[in-house]
Amino acid sequence: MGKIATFHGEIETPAFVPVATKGTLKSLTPKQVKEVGVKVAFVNCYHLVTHPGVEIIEKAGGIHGFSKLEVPLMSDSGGFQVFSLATGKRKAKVFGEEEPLVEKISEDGVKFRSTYDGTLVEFTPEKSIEYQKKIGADLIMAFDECLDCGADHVYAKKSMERTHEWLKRCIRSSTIDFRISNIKNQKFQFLYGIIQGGKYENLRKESAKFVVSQNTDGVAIGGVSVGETKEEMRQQVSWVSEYLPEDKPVHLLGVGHADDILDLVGYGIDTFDCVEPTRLARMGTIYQIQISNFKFQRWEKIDINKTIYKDNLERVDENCECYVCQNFTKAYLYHLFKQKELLGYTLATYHNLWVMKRFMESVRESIRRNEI
RNA sequence: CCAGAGGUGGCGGAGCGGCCAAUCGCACUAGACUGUAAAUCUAGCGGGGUAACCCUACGGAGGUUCGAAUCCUCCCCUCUGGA
Repeated sequence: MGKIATFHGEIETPAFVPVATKGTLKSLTPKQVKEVGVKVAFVNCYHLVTHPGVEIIEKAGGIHGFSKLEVPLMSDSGGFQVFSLATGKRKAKVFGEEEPLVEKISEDGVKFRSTYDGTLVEFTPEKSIEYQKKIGADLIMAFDECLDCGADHVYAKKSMERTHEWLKRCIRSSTIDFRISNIKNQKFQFLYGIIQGGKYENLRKESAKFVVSQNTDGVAIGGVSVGETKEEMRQQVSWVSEYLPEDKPVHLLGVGHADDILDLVGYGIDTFDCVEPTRLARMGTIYQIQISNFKFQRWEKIDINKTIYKDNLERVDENCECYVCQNFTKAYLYHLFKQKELLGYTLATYHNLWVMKRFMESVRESIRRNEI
């Protein structure tokens, strides 16, 4: 149990961090985001740099003011895109031609192609920090290389060492002239270092020791949820568990299935970001959760697109008290999804996030009761 | 009654002698999704068999042809215009 205090509010941990990549929690208004109990969200530096650009965000008073997402925000450094844009299964078309979206990874940094117009964008640790400073999220990530799970030991080691060097540079540039609020003259941005090391135990441990020694404000574990199995992922977290700091927040990047969270809080993870509840919601996957007396019982998902829900006038989730479940039926949601009505995405997202909120409450309660 | 257009798989709509069990779209079915190039993607979609393949199919009945959804004849039906 813990609390992360930020300039924009407090986060009770363990916490789930929904993903608002481009400065919007897709399909929800900021008002709904607050209403559904989101206490922290995740935005992405790479995407915000390519569109709309960090200058306009800075002019607008940072991402909080620009987007009106007035909850504590974490920003990703762009490191994940080194992985996702380079190895993504989808083919990119730039000027009608297929071109790699990651041009070059070197000691200095990474060159990306904008996914919109093909412009070359360069990320270095210094630039990532500069961008994230302008974006102005409360909690920011060091620039890392998110290793593909298929990487061999030689590359994994090289990549890890590069990530460590980059972390030192991130710390250096982050302490020069920022992390000081020009409003209240107090530190308001906090930096997380990222543990890498791939699927190799010795590297993971080496990386954990290094990152924890670096006096960052928080520690994150990266290079997971990149295609490895659940078991591998959990193993990788377990390897570094003993090195994780108790007095600093620990974030696990990209992980967030309920069963993962339930298992991994025991390893000392405080916050989890994951696209799952919001992305699946837009695909029509509706969480069904049973919690009694704050104890988590059962977790299921239904696909509201299935014809069996066409005439189903039961509430969306029998065990839920959220706005959606108090007012709407499965048949109505089925109808909205079949017709691709925008409200369907909103209601599904709202409900799934509400479920996540209840789920995390139950996790915290279980810890309080010493059941985890 | 006359003139013209047309009848193809659940629907819309291609094909207009062989490579057609029939492009494509929709619908349907199944699957995927973990630091979001994702309100997306993949696969299946007449019946049967693991498969080569077999059967039934392009309004109906005949016919021409080695071979027809495609050409011919008759019939049935629909739409548009005219009386």
